[in-house]
Amino acid sequence: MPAYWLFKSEPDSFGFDRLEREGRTEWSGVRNYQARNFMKAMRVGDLGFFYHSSTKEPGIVGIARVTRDAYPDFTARDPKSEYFDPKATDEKPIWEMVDVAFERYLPRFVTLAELREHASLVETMVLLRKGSRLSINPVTKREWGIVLRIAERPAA
DNA sequence: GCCAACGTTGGC
DNA sequence: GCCAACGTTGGC
Repeated sequence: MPAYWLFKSEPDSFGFDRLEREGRTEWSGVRNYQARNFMKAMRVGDLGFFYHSSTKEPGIVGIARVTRDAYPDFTARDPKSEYFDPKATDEKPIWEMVDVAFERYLPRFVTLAELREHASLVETMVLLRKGSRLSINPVTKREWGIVLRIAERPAA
């Protein structure tokens, strides 16, 4: 039984089109404990919405699939990386990452504003919580289905 | 560019 | 352990 997630990414640094081109990527650079813990809970086969943030029209563009369980994020041990963390060691890597693969585009882009129009999502979806800044969010099966149904309808 | 919300740091 | 200061995220 796969679990559902949401991955935030800035399209200017790593957009969904790039994941499609490259097929798969390492989700490194997460430096938030809550987000890290969500990645530790991920299992191969889990699915996640791919969300574009910090852009003109934020929203969900597609679906990615987890292809590798969490393992130490080596960028934390690389002094040349912008994600270098001097506190990370081989024994205690602190930060972890998963691998994700391109799964498919949604039938159409679903904007953040449109998600907010659905009371049933606003009530529960972590992404829509006031002040939510988590780069990795859990998504319930119910929320997953609602978003898919929205994406299958023509834009309002 | 503004700013609210949040997480982290560090002095005490 | 408290909490003010600071840095970051991310929508608008």
